[in-house]
Amino acid sequence: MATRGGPKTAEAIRQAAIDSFFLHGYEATTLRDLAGEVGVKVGSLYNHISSKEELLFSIMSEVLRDLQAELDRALEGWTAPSERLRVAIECHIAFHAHRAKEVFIGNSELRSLAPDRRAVIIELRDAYEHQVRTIVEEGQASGEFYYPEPRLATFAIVAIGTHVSSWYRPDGSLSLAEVASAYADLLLRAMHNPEVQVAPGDVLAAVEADNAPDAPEAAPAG
Amino acid sequence: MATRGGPKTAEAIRQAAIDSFFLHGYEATTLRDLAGEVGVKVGSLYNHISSKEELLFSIMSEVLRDLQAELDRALEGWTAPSERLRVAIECHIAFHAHRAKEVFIGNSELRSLAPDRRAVIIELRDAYEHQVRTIVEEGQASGEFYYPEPRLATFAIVAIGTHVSSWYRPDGSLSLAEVASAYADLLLRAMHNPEVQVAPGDVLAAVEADNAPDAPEAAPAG
DNA sequence: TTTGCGAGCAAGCGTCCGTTTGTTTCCGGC
DNA sequence: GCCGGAAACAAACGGACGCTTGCTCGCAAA
Repeated sequence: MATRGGPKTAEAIRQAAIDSFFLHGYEATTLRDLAGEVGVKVGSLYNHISSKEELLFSIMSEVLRDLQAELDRALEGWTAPSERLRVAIECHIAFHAHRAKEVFIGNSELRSLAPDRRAVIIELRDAYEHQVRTIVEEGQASGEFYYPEPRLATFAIVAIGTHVSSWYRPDGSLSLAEVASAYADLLLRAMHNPEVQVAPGDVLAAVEADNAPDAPEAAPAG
Repeated sequence: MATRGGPKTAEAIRQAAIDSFFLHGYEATTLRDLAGEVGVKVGSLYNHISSKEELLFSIMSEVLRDLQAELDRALEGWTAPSERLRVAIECHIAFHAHRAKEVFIGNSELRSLAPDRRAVIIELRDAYEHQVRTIVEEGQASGEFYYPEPRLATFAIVAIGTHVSSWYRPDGSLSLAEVASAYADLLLRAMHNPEVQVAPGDVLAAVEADNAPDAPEAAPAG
């Protein structure tokens, strides 16, 4: 049967799009796939979306707004940089694990957006990263954190969150709380340890000599 | 003019493919694009490649083999876990920055490969990660490293390398050697610091309650 | 001088793409 | 009972897409 889906159809399209963009990528996902998943013919999709790209854009912008809101809420009431950083890291990792598909789409499909829409997403992302970085810098300013590169530390948090979203499974050997806590431990240990390691030698020179010297020109991620 | 390209055509195709797969993605790259970039008509590509997917596969497998070879070479002569881990981290980051385009392709286009070819790539990747993890575990066994989660630490290295390849530019404020060294510092500080941080509260519970409870099912990266 | 072949070309194959159009169907409010 | 609109449908648009075919050209070995 499957006659009128009512107002649920729009949400079903959205969910099917998240699943399929995640699994096969935006370019490889056809509207016919989506329609089939929802149980509708392809033309009917246009009763609920205005274009394929707009559908992608709405998914990407929503997840970033949710991430920002989640961080704001989690940080409420915490004042010490160590505490605030731990809260931010755990929140970041938990969100990325929970919303893995959308997060993955957001990180990999920026290039499929037209420049104006891409700019909107990048702005949202930069605002979030700036907020995390501010926490790190406050810890540095207060003398709590010894690690001297707040920008790199922030990037490390972002990188780990993205990576967790690609491998974490609820039925794995570690719970999400354990993963988030362990990574917060790792990063806070790094921030708090005043010791400086000594580089052993010329590793980099050797690697540099070996690889193609053509400089990276542009990131697909903007 | 542009008559016979000789044996240089094959290499030009490969380079054009790397650039275009990186910039627009495998699915969004057409053989007509590639041919145009090389200065040849589309049919002529098939004098040098057997299929579009085979071209992608050869790019992905080569970069992984090169990464493995680079790590093996860099580790020669180092024995202490701290030194070996630093060497591995710096090598990993430097390689990822130098071969950013291919690395990005390798991380994002696994899903575009047929299952048998994908399995080959995954095997190469797992072997590499296993080798890094072994270094971490040796440091733990010898009592040099205090951080209790070697698997997570290894993932952190991989995550940071991948992320560096997405933002590093030779004309940035930090040189590649500085970035690699700073990240090695960060990770070794974390490994060496015996302090354990105390979690401040129920951050995770709050985040969990908020987000969609649908469990991740499958990664596009296998 | 002849000949074999690598490497180019134009043309077209069948298929699928995102999107549009015109029409039908069903349901809630009158 | 009827009517307006939301939402489904079938069909088709023009234009890619990856890949194949049949052919030509020009260099190099014979």
